[in-house]
Amino acid sequence: MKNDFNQTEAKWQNKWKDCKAFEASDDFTKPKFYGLIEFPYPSGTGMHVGHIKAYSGLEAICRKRRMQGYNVLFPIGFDAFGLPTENSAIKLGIHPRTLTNRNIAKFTEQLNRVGFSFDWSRVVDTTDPDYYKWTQWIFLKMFENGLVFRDTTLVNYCPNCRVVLSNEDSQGGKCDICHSDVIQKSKDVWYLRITAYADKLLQGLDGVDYPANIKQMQENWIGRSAGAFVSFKLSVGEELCIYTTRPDTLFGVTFMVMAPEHPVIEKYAAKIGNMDEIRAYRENCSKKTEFERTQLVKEKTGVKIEGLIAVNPVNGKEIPIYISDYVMMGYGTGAIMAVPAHDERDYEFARKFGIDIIEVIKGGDISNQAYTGDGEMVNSGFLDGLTNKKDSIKKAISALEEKGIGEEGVQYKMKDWAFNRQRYWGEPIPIIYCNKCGMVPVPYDELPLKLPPLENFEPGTDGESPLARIDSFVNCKCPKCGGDARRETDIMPQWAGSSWYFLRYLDPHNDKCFCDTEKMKYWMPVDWYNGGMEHVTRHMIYSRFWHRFLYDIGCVNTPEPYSKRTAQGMILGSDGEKMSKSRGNVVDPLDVVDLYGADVLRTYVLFMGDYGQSAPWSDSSVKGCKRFLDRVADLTEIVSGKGVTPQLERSFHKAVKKVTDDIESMKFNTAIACLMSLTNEIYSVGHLTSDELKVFIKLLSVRAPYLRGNQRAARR
RNA sequence: GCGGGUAUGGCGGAAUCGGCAGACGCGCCGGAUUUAGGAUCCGGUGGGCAACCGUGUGGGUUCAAGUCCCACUACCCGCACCA
Repeated sequence: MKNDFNQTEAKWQNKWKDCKAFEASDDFTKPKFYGLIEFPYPSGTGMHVGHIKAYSGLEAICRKRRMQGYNVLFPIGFDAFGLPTENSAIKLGIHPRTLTNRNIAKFTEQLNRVGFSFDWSRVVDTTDPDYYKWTQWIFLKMFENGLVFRDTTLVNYCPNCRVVLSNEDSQGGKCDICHSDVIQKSKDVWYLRITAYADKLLQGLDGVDYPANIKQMQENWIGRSAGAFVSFKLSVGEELCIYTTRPDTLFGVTFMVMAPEHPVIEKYAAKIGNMDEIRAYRENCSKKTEFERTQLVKEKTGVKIEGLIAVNPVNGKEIPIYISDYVMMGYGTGAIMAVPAHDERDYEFARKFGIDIIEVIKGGDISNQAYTGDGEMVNSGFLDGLTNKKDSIKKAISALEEKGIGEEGVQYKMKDWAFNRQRYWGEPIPIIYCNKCGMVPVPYDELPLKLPPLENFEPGTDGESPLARIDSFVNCKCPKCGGDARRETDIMPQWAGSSWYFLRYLDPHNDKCFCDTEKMKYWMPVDWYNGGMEHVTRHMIYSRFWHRFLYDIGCVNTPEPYSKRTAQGMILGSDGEKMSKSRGNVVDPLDVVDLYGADVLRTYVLFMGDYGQSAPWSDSSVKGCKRFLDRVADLTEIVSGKGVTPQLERSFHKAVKKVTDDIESMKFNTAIACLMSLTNEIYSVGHLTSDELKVFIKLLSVRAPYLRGNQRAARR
């Protein structure tokens, strides 16, 4: 009986399929449970053990909810657009469509073999025109609502992949896809105005059940700071606006700093005495990689702008202006007021360039270092004597607003979402350029704007999408005036399709709208979303943004998409290192299925340690789980009419409670340990009734579903 | 630098409220079975001959601390010249 698991598995897979065991019904009278896992990217290498762990956790919860009588939706789909597929299609010399279909087929087969109880009647594929029609539709809705704009700015650019990357896609200065160094390049870019939703995304965190660290990471990523904008008059007549979180230290300002790329500099080039030096410095900065700028360069550098002087608006003092790369063009206004006495960076800069340091907050020793703590205000006119930071900031802001030289303001670290990619395998951006009418959206009834067939889809060397080479795609008529026009040829980024997929699952075949309202009213929000930590500041932020936008325009009924989020820990290689091909420590989950069966694989990934922590793979521990499941299968041999001892009965009751509770808190490891102990105890007693065996199998079945089927078969 | 986390046998990890530290599994040791190996089953397994000592380090609170408080160390993750 022990080695026929492959047959048993196939048999139950067919049985589950035939009786549609896992299809959710749209019976709105039942209590619902919407369990969501991050749909996979169907790569050519197939499933990773990490997928198994991620899905097995929520799978156990969904199976439990079904037993509890819920109408459970546990869907699956494929997030299939993107560079990895496109790059490997180029390498293999086949079309990304062909490759995607092949990969999806492979994943589907693998997922079925592992026995996940997904509702296969609702599969979505982000590359299906019937799906991306609605991705484009949402984009156009955003366009309509002023959340899409074009701008020429410095952007993250990957020279290797030849694409513009968003901030989220270039964390740590590395390309998220190929990990090469990202450079800064001035480009014309499509943006989604996600910063307009920064406050809503922050506030939304109050009402959802996410672990504290995930909330914190999102808060840090959004990076809200409160302060003030203040205008400084320049000697050339113009006003220079800066952002500061400490307007109360205005009397301590002894110089100003602008980012090297600040437009004011070129504007007054004629009046600046040392433009050559300034341009040379700027040139130098743009060559530095992110790594050099943030890690290596401890020492401050900069150039004084000769012939440009600012006036401190509160005391009329004339102060010099410098450019330095410690001020970023992309944050605040690209210029700062420097208060060396109370800011470490300004202090360092002032020391190096011999600039005055004026104390305005008592409590430190500014001859030694900047003092950033609290204290009594001094040398500060109307602020003198205040001792509380909050009070002094408040008073400073009201004074600035009264005099009309500044106002309260808020800044975010989060930047707008750079949304176009110069490649092929993605959703075409549905915009048309007309000489007369400007940017015109593709009419809704012409969606989906299909990706045209293409022989050679290699990226262009000129920073243009391969789509730009297809005249029949590019040339079109303006929907407004009917004149000759050109299509946008860039595509959307990888994250577009996944920003709303959980809605499409509710109504995957609807061709009238992206999802029926009544269905959303019943199913949303997602009750439990499990996934990886790597998506916390990418997919999670993006999809919350899209969903909140859809809420604001009345298209969905909940402001937040996910009411509860959990994250599984990584599975490391048996050497304790991250699994990677180059280290040769990758475990193929299907090898485990072949060798021991799917139940063993699923039991092991949940037993190997704390679900939320990373843990190394161990082949011999897998065998331990195999032994355990074999021993459970053999329990049938000791079933008799004789009841168990009172003590064992108590253990059964305890196990029911423990397993029930532990699944809820994702402590699968202790739930399984408890069942192992119970197994040992049953064997030492030596017999049990078939009713008791049923209880045992039920407790186990959320993790090892085939076994349950096997036991049922054994009884027939 | 800022934010978050972790630290318990040879290994992964238990310990729900401050109450017998090390559940469960792996590994290892011994035994049974076997021509042998593998597989399986049974028993043992924190350290120390012992008194005793043991949850990263140093203090503290308590009848009682892995758990609470203070100070530190190491490692991991995220952000990072964010004004």
